[in-house]
Amino acid sequence: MPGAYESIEKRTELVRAASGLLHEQGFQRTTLAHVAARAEVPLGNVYYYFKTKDALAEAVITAHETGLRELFASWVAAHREPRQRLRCLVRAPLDSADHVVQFGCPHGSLCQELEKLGADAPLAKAGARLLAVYIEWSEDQFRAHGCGKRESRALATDLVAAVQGTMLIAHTMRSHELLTQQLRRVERWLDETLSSPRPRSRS
Amino acid sequence: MPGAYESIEKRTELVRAASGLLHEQGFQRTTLAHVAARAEVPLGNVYYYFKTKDALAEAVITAHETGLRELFASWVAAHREPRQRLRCLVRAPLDSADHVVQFGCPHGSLCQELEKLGADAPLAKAGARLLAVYIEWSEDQFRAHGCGKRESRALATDLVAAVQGTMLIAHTMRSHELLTQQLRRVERWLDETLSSPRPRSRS
DNA sequence: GTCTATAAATTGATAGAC
DNA sequence: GTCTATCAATTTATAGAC
Repeated sequence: MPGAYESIEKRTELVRAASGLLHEQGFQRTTLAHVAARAEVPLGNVYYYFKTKDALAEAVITAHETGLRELFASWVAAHREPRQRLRCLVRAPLDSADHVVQFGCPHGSLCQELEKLGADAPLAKAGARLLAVYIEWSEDQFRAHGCGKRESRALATDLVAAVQGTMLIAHTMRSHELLTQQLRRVERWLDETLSSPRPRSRS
Repeated sequence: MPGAYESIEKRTELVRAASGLLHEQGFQRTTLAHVAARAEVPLGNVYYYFKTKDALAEAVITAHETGLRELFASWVAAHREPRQRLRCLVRAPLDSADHVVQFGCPHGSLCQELEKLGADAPLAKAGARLLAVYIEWSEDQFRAHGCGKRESRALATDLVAAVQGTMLIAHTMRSHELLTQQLRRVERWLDETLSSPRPRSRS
């Protein structure tokens, strides 16, 4: 019975290998030969599971998307207060601080690179979904906290922009300290924002 | 006398062409053939001016660096108040809003891509200098405003992270409106931050 | 200094045996 | 389903005529 199961395991292993390499080296620099080697699968076999390199990258993004949604759902399950949930988002990069400092945000950097393929490229659209997941979930939490619809959207964008920008800078400077300290500042901003009595956009 | 001048003009033209293509397509996807075509220079001639593709990219980054410093200097010359100067930084993306929405930040996206070459790659280090120029200049302005040394560094990082994150999201979403509105919010944050009576880090 | 032709290496993708 | 061998295209870089 190994046969039937090995195929889905190999597929999964290919996606895992590709996911890591896309984070470490980016899409363009990652070759299918390298992915195959890391997954311990012969090069030619890759094409049995994925018709093209793009298809493999899309599978990686889909896996990221699923993983993100599960992670977000776990925060919702763990905390009743939206403020606590959003804090999880801000602190999340610290859980993989080493990777973030060394390679940047696995979603943000991938998204930025894939956008260079052109606005109408399927992969670019797939990458954009990753950022959308971040923003939409954050928006939901601000709504749940009691913020207005437009304000929630704007706050969510503020938050994701701050976290993404922080990861970009901390990665570029290769600084754990910068990542930690700046994320703490984002968290403070978040606390102050959610504490102020129902911000009415027109202050 | 054309001879002597044409050579430096061609060099400049190659850098200009490469600069545009690096912004539009990224480093990896930009071929020297494409650069040569846009600069209206035969492919083989590129190597007379630049030993390698990397050398051309470094010239582009150096040009960006020079341009940034000149731009920042012009803001210093135009405004006596650091607050006004920093406002220029926040509003700058609006001057080329179309390009930013379509291709992202020419410095941030390049920096992010080049980091994938590895921490010790010369091009990665060159790209990192671009972000450093932003942060250091901003830091100087916060200092001039009267903020403490550590606080200025942190505020500068906050600011650049917010602007970079905003450009990433606005580009990904291809939204002029998002770019405009979120930058306005960053500006409001900047105003509030600089208005509060000398933030003492320990609030 | 300028340009054409081409070498050399890489890499996405396929053919076809097993 | 699995794997080897290889094609075909791309692209950096060079050789060498002018």
